[in-house]
Amino acid sequence: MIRYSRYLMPTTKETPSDAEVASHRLMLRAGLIRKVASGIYNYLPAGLRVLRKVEQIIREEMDRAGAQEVLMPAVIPAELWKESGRWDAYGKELLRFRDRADREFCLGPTHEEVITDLVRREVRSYRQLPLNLYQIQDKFRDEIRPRFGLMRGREFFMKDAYSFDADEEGAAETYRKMYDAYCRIFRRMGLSFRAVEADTGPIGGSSSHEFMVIAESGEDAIVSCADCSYAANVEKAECPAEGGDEPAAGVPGSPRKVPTPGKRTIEEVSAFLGIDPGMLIKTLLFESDQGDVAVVLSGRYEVNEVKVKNRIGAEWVKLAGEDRVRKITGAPSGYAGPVGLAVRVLADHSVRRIASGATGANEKDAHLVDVVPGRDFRPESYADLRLVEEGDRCPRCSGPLRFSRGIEVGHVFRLGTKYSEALSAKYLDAGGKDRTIVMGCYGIGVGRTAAAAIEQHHDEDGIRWPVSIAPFEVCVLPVNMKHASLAKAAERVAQELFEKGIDVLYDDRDERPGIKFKDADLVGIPLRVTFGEKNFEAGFGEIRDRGTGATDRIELSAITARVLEAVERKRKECTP
RNA sequence: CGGGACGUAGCGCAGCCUGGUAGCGCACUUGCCUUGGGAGCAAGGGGUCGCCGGUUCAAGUCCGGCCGUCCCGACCA
Repeated sequence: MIRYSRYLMPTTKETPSDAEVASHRLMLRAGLIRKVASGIYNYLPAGLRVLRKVEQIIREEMDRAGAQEVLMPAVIPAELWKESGRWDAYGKELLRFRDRADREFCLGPTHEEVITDLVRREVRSYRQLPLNLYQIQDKFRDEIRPRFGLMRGREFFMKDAYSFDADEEGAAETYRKMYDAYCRIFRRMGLSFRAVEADTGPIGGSSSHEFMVIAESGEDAIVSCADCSYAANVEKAECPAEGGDEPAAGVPGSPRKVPTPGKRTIEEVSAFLGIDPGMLIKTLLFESDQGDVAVVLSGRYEVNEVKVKNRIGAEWVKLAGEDRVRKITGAPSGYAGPVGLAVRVLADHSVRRIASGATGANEKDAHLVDVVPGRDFRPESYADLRLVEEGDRCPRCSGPLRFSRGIEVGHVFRLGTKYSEALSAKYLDAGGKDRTIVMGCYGIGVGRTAAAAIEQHHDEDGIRWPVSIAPFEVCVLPVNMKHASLAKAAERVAQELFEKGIDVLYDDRDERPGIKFKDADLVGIPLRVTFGEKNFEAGFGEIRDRGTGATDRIELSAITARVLEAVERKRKECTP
């Protein structure tokens, strides 16, 4: 049984100045974590208890889904990453270093290479498949911008699972199992979440879903359909290919150049020319590892860089800087247009609706009007390249789309053969033929999930943990330690609860009641058993619910039993 | 990396503009008092003012460089 007087859980009344969001602030104030460096934290005893509970739930559900736990190293030799091609592709986020013999290593930000290497050495036959391995392990990613405490750390705990199947059908089945396991995991933690279609990013693969905990402070924007089950990250959300036919090439006439001195933005140009922004053909220039490209879309939409990147099959794209724009168009930015441009031109579907529009003239202080797509310029393709926006319809059922924000706590990927191909992980099928293993991978951010739970469950007094991941289920709180018989009775109840398997914190500190109450609320312990003097003399104690504030006055002889019932009830609420 | 801000006791801050004795609240230690929502009184301890350099008789304060931290953008569990 843990006694608060000897326990390192240093709560603070004041908010540390560098904490902005609720979860970060409350984790610091409740004495769960302390910062060591940007994005790098100490986990104090109570904080670690939370992480362990999150891990345990994950473990149970992974095991239930047939996965097996392993543990891989944090330090990984460069050769494996060179073999997969990611030593060069992953970028600066990969922390690299050399050992005493000058051999190159990295700290693993993810473990596709290591696991695939393991499996290719051990798996020979289709009889050994499917195989699903997971670990809960320390990851390091040298993030550009660590943020919000555990929400985006550089060193963090992640559960990462990797599945190996004989074929696509098997992989799809495994993917479904993992998806279901994730739903159970987040339900058990009392989280309100949504699985959304997502971009696969540097992990790669054919498709993926992100598990988003719905929260205002979330870093991601997501859309979901009010009428069907469609939901997606905005960077992935599809925009239907509206607006008819390939524009006709046979329209007579030609564009007219008009002076537009100092007018560069869509708003300025459309106001100046007196035309609807939707009739402007916005032209954006991108640099990428695949060369420069121009993207044209209706002036009323925003470009989606992820779609551009995927469309041209690039590792990276970025909006061209001023110098680059001048080099490509011969004009300062704000006057770019597709007519006569020497780079690849990709068009968004929205351009199809523009029978005749306006665009930059690739010349300072000038634009072109009466520009007809298909006649005056010919994009190499029409595709979905824009960002979804308010008012767009669901790409599946045309229902209304809703926007919300989310915290990405999990991400599941169908990898296909990306890594098994690169590292040649093969097996022999029943016919004795060599075949490539089909993979999937599945991540959960452990600390991030705990932080997300706080974002969803807190109030002005502190955290309101779901019982399944609370550092303690019950706090036994004698109001006055100098009252010997009261303290003794409280301790006995705490001890009984402990022996019944309850995670109990016995607040034996010689502090005034106000301090103890505030701390119990701040740390967010779901149930509090209070021993006050007047009640005690009359033969009573109290059980208070942190979530609802409901307080029950209970006879001392019945307290332990009643607390056990209350904990049992709360645990049940966390069972899917 | 670009833009913005900050760095003074464990935490939260003032002092800097206008250079001259380093301060407040909380926390901490001791004693008294108090015990149902961060009490009160009294006495204490604790700071190379992020680091380096410059200006000056004198730098927390002015100037330069560096480091660190946070916030906004591109990345991701």
